[in-house]
Amino acid sequence: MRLSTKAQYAVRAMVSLALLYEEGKPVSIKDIAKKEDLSLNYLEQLFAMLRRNQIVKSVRGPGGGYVLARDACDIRVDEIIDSVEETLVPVSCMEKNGECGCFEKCVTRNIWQGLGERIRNFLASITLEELIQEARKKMTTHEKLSVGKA
Amino acid sequence: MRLSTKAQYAVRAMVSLALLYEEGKPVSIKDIAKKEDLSLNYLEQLFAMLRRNQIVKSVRGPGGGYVLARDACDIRVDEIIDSVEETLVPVSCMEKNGECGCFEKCVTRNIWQGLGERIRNFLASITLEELIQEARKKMTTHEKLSVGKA
DNA sequence: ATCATACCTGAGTATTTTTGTCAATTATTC
DNA sequence: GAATAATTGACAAAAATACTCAGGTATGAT
Ligand code: FES
Ligand code: FES
Repeated sequence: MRLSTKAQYAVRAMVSLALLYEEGKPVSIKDIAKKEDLSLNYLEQLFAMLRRNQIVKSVRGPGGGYVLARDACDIRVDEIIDSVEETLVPVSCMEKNGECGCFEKCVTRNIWQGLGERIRNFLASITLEELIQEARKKMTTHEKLSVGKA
Repeated sequence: MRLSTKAQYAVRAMVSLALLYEEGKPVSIKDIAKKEDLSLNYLEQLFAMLRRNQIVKSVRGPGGGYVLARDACDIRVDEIIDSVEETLVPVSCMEKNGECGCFEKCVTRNIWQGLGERIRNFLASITLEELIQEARKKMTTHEKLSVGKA
């Protein structure tokens, strides 16, 4: 029941993107890679997927980069995770063409179904906007502390 | 976010064990393997772990097998999954000696923490007893249907 | 135009985790 | 003591994950 690092990266990267963004200026993937210390090439893949799923928009050429495709308050965490192809259902039989080994009347499927729904609902209840707010809050507290020290 | 088949097997096997059990007679792992169509050797490993975690008790020798270590209503699903070493926390930093790649103030950890708690709480809210009840219910309906056909 | 920038693509590899097998042993009953 | 069934630890196959690489293409600035 571990979230793939891919999904973790995607969420972190989205927060970074939102934080680095300044009106009108796309954020280059290189900056995000630097900030989050992730492989540039790998991040490119993730953003390609995020783009295909209309989470971000790309701007090519010099000065280009990525921009949120929608308002941050309209981007849910579960959407981000879906985009990078991380499944949120705990067993394969709950997906198209998927099957578990259990034949006959499966006794456990109900549990996994319930579990999957909780996971989905929880992650769908959180928006990128909320993450950004939290990040900003942490940053300012941190800055205050630094100032206090100096 | 998929549950390992190991964990799925463990839960299914526990239900099987409880269903096959008749007063005083331990259930051999071979019977469970047959019923669930799982590898005998692999199941052995799982039951070794379940035994170490006091979920089942073993009886050696001919006529031996496994027995629930406690009342079915006192065995929670999350305990079964814990026993076979499937983690229920979504990111590694939430475990002893575990670390994610994220340094500084991590913005996303709160989400994963919340997610982990939901997963844990949900699986802890279900007991083996409930699964057995459900299984029996399904069996009787199924038998009724068979009788109806004949 | 051409050059630097930065996105875009798909194939390929390396690593880790998961899943499962095997052989040999120990305890118990008949 | 022979058959049964759990017990152990090492090993191997397979799958999923994580990452790299080598090219491309669009765009803006000089
Ligand atoms: S059929 Fe998928 S869990 Fe049983
Ligand atoms: S430190 Fe574990 S998620 Fe950020």
